[in-house]
Amino acid sequence: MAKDTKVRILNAAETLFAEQGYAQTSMRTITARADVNLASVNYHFGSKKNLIQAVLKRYFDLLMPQVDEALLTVQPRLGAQGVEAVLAALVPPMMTLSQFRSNGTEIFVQLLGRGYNETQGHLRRFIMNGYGETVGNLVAAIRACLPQIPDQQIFWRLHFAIGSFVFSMASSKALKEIAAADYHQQVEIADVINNLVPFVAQGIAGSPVAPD
Amino acid sequence: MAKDTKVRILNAAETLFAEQGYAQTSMRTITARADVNLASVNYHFGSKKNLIQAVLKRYFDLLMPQVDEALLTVQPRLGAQGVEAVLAALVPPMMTLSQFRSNGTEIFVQLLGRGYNETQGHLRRFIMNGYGETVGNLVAAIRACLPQIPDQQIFWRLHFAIGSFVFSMASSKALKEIAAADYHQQVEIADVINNLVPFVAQGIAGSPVAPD
DNA sequence: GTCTATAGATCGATAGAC
DNA sequence: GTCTATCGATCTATAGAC
Repeated sequence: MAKDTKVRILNAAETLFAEQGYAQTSMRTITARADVNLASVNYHFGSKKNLIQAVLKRYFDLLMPQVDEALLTVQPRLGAQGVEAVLAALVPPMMTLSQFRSNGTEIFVQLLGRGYNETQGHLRRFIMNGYGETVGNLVAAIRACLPQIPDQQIFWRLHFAIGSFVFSMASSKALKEIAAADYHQQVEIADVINNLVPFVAQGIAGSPVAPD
Repeated sequence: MAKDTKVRILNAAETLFAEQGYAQTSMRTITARADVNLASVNYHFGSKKNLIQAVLKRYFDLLMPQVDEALLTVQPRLGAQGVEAVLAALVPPMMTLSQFRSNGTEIFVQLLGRGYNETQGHLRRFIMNGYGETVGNLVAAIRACLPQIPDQQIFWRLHFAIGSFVFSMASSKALKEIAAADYHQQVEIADVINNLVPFVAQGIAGSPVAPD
């Protein structure tokens, strides 16, 4: 074995899952890319479902402790500036994923987007079960910036924000191609995030919506 | 035949596609739900791919002319208010889809979200080929509100906005359940959209981002 | 741990009778 | 137009030799 078979499978799987989606990626494609035997996935991971979770876990275990730490350093401020500060604090932890793996940041967010759309709630439970405390810390930090916004509306806005994030990454390949063709702009993941953070911060911090 | 077989298939297919995604929905599931014979899909539509397009076309042909008309009635205004006015003008056309079909608005947006994530650019081409003019009108209306924002940044923000929209609809079932459990709130599609429009308008109209 | 071979299921599509 | 029957391809998962 050149390198650990388990790691070779994880590396091949995460790339393919991010590019094509979970259901569209077969074990045959994964094992061919990883240059390992077809049966080894089931030997090492038990099933395709477990492999998907193992791929995600590798990233979350790296990211979430950094997020916890980063949230502690944020200077509390009210309003859109405060929200933007919280979101900006998430960027460096996200970026470290590309040190762990080439294009790691992009791959991770694409996996997130795929997971939300394909796995019918499994991903959500996986996150809340394993990393619910970190998620809670993040939500609390944002809520603290917006004492005048009702919890319900913060709830909605956070999900809209996740949508912006996840969608733009899931279709980042197409977006990059369009940006290159129409604006002759070489797009990096950092550019996307730099545009995304203020967009989302503005949306989250907007005036409360009148109740129905 | 009770009702036209073709319509029975379209009705069954759109619901299942929206709930489970295109790839995850088999022709057997569709024909069982529609209570028609398995072979009838290929007889009437030729292939599964054509069926997907036919499902989308039914909605777009209903929606897009209304969008064109609605855009003509918008009072041009600068800034976030102008953007919000443009977006608000899209809401009534979207809502008419629920007259055409029960839960039509929700189904349509879910189909959009699924399409963007699953069909690797096919949906985008389908839209731009068939309805590119309407899309162009919409983009122009928003651009006119924001003369100080570079085109590149409007491009990004519009895609973030699409992401918010599409994601929140694609996971609207889960979001509704959470909202009901945590906030004892009965959520309708209109509630989601009423929260979404100002969120997106704020994000789109924010100050320009400093160039890299 | 790694491999071959294959079981067992499901899929889209179609031929051909009615 | 509708049906049955089935082809051929593809998938995950596993049994069993090495």
